[in-house]
Amino acid sequence: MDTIRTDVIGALVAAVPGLTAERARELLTAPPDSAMGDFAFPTFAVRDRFDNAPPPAVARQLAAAIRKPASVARIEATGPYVNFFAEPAVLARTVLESARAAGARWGATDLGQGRTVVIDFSSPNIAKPLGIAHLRSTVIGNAIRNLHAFCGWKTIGVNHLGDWGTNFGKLLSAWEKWGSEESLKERGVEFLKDLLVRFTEAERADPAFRQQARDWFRRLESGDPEAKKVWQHFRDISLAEFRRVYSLLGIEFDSWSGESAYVDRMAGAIAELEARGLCSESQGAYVVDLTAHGFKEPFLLRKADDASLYGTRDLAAILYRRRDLGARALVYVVAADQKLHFRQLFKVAELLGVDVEPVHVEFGLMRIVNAEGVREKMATRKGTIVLLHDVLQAAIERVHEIIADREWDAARKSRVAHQVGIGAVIFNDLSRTRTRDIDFNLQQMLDFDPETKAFKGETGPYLQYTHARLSSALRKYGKEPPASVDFTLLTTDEDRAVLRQIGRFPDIIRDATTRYEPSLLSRALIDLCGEVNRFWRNQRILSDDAALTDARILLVQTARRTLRTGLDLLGIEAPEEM
RNA sequence: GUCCCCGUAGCUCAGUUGGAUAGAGCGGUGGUUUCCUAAACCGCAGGUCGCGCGUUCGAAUCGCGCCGGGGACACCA
Repeated sequence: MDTIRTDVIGALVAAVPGLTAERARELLTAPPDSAMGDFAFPTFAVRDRFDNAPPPAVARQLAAAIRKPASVARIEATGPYVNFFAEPAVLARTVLESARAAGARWGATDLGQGRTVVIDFSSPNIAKPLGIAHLRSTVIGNAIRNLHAFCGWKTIGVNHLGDWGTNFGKLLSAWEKWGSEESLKERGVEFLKDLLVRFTEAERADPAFRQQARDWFRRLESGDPEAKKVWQHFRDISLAEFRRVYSLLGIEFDSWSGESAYVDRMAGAIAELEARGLCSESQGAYVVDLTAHGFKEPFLLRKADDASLYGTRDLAAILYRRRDLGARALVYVVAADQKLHFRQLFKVAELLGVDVEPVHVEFGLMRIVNAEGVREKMATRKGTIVLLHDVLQAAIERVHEIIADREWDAARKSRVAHQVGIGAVIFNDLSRTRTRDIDFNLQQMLDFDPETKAFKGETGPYLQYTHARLSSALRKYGKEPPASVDFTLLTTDEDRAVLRQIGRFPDIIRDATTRYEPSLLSRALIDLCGEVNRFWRNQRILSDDAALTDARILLVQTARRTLRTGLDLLGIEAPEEM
């Protein structure tokens, strides 16, 4: 694809006075429809070189004047654009040969050059169940981690657990009053959540509770063995439950260092701030004043009661990740409602002169439509929480219904149900633009047609199904496709459309990575599959014509590998049969 | 009150960072399987791009002002 693009740019530079190759590369786009060509050059951008003639006239003039490179079949003026049609056989050869040469790394660009990036994602709070709201950070973060690793970054995926803070004072205090080892064993995190909710309610009625919670948190912060022991127990129980869900999702972390890991580093971070004269007292709290930097509110380091705050732990974590882990970039995959916090945090890090590039990859809130039909943010204490585990199980169950009458053994059914059900849930999230809010709707998430018993439309299963189809054709072909085929046989509209989608892949990967936007990849895969399925429908792959079969099977193999790589990066399994 | 995000077909969403006739999926409706997986493919119907003004050769996209939804605004994370 790139070699043809370079040819087109060369021809344009020769024909347009004063046009540089760089500028031409910027301007050259793709037409909205492959029937209109493979490259499009907009003439309004160079109108001034042609006496400000109307763009369509410039397009016609240029189309006639440009010397056609060998890799270009046709040049056409369409409205204000000059459209270039790649020589189909050259298109086929360039795309398929570069994909083959790249192998499993097809689509990758070395953006990271071995640098380290810490990606902070999922990060649930201990003693609260994993809700559906945690899905977003978890799957978006995982995809971003995969994309960065694919593009040459050394990635460290951190689950920055919320395992410290004032809430633990409440929890320890509640445990002291109403704790029951038996209930804990039986109901796990759910019981801890109930304790917390009960305590929060009691606290509203009786302010004495507040002081007790403070005392417990102080004990915990000062290393009291009893407090620490109970805390550790709660943490272990929470983690065991979290791991079950992560394992369903197929997601792993390189580190589970949560907030508690930075407790001992807070003093050092504060000392550095003090050394630069950045700290002050305000309303009894210890803060960094940021009014000189456009913030109304200060960044809080310690509460008036001397207890630590999460911002300070976050700051200590930045120092650790930069200095001890060698991170050059820090990515925080956290909902948009914490935007202000991260702006402040990054500013404070900057004031400390930390040489690192921090990014808050924000995403829209998962809202729930409550009983009165009003959308609102989900909250554990309002009881408006939908358990992530339940949603995943529901998805798996749904697929079980679909494949019930397949003649497969139970293990296979269960494997496919898992792959497809989880894939549906993950893709549902990753196919949307990050920043949009989502109204949680299980019905819609698992939308399927009860008549035909099938998922429909732009879904994870659609991608997986396409992958299974391609896999099936390759299985039937039964051998490794030849390295070289007759590329002049791959010139139908369907061939070209599939080749075009495959050819876009490296650009897509690069954009999705640098913009932290997995949905770009999701949608590109939808486009790829659309073309693949049209191709599948309209032409026969395996036929008596050996040369044609070889050529098409190479296209099929390349399409499948591209799709497979894309699904891997999104964290979605690619079944060979379904 | 201040600031941030969002508003595109009945529903859910794209729209390549200002360009071609605003596109998909679902739902509706009609069709496609002697053949590699029909969880697929094709046709039809469906639009005041929230409203107004402005910038521009050109605006869904940029600016300003309204309207509507969501969120943030120091001792929670």
